[in-house]
Amino acid sequence: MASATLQLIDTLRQHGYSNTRVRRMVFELVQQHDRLTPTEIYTALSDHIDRASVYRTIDLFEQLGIIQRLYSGWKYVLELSDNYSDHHHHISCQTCHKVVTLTAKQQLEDAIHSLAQSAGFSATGHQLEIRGICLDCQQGQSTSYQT
Amino acid sequence: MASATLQLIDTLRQHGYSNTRVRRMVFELVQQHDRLTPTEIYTALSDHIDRASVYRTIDLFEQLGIIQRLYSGWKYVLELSDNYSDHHHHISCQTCHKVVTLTAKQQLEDAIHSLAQSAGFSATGHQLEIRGICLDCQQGQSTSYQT
DNA sequence: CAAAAATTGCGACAAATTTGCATTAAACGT
DNA sequence: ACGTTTAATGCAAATTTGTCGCAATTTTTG
Repeated sequence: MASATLQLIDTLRQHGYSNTRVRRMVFELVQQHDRLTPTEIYTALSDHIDRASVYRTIDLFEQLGIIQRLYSGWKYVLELSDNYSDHHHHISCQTCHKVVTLTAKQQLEDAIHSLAQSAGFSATGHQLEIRGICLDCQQGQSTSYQT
Repeated sequence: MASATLQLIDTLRQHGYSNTRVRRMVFELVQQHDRLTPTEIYTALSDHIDRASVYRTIDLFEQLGIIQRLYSGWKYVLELSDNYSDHHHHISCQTCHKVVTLTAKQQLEDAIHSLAQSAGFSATGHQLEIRGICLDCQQGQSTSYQT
């Protein structure tokens, strides 16, 4: 079994939750296809999992810090939180809706942590979503919208 | 009339949209009470405005860059974009859901712009949402959840 | 102020999310 | 491994949220 799944099972146990087929399936789907909506998760797994279970699982995963919700570009999506995937940020093009994943620079990460500290918080995570215009669209070469 | 409202009217006209009662009411509500959900906006204005108009207005305002959507802490909310309010970020407590508004430091802002540039984007805006644990909760003094 | 254009309200609809409860699966102790 | 206990799931219904077409109203334009 993949190590991330073992980590999931461990987190579930630590908080007193069962290691179930539904939870493993949702987790592995989100792991393979980042930036999914609840409906997309349900559609992908509807042969095996009920709609209500998808929502209950998402809620639990968010509570446990396994996934995080974010409004990225133009829609709400889910992705694995930093504990389960490499920390990153997104920039999306206002014009063509293209989304690019960015690796954060240490300087930026440090600045964020120090900002949190100045408010008395111990930071556990963050999301940064940048909006802008991509090179293609700056040059008027955009042809299609990403869906 | 307040200057922000004049700015709204100007933006609407520049893009060929009418200056209507509905748009002014939604704008002024969002201005006064930041971090509202669409339903909260509708509830506050339901005596005067139809549900469909609320959604249509939100969509238009987002298109025009007047408001932005974000997932802050534990729910999706709307707030005025930077052109209509002071640029800021949020940090929310994982435990008690308290939200604190943070004034960004220039160093951080610069780092974000340079990150965008490295991907070939010209950045037009960004959202930073930090999660953490507030001082009260670190000391085990939290008593209630913010709603 | 009248005509044209855009916006809104309304009602019906569609999609998304939540809930209670019977059934099934997982965890636990032996 | 097996039966018991506890937790999770499926199912069906209800609720909530968001969308659409069109007639009525408001705003803009000349």
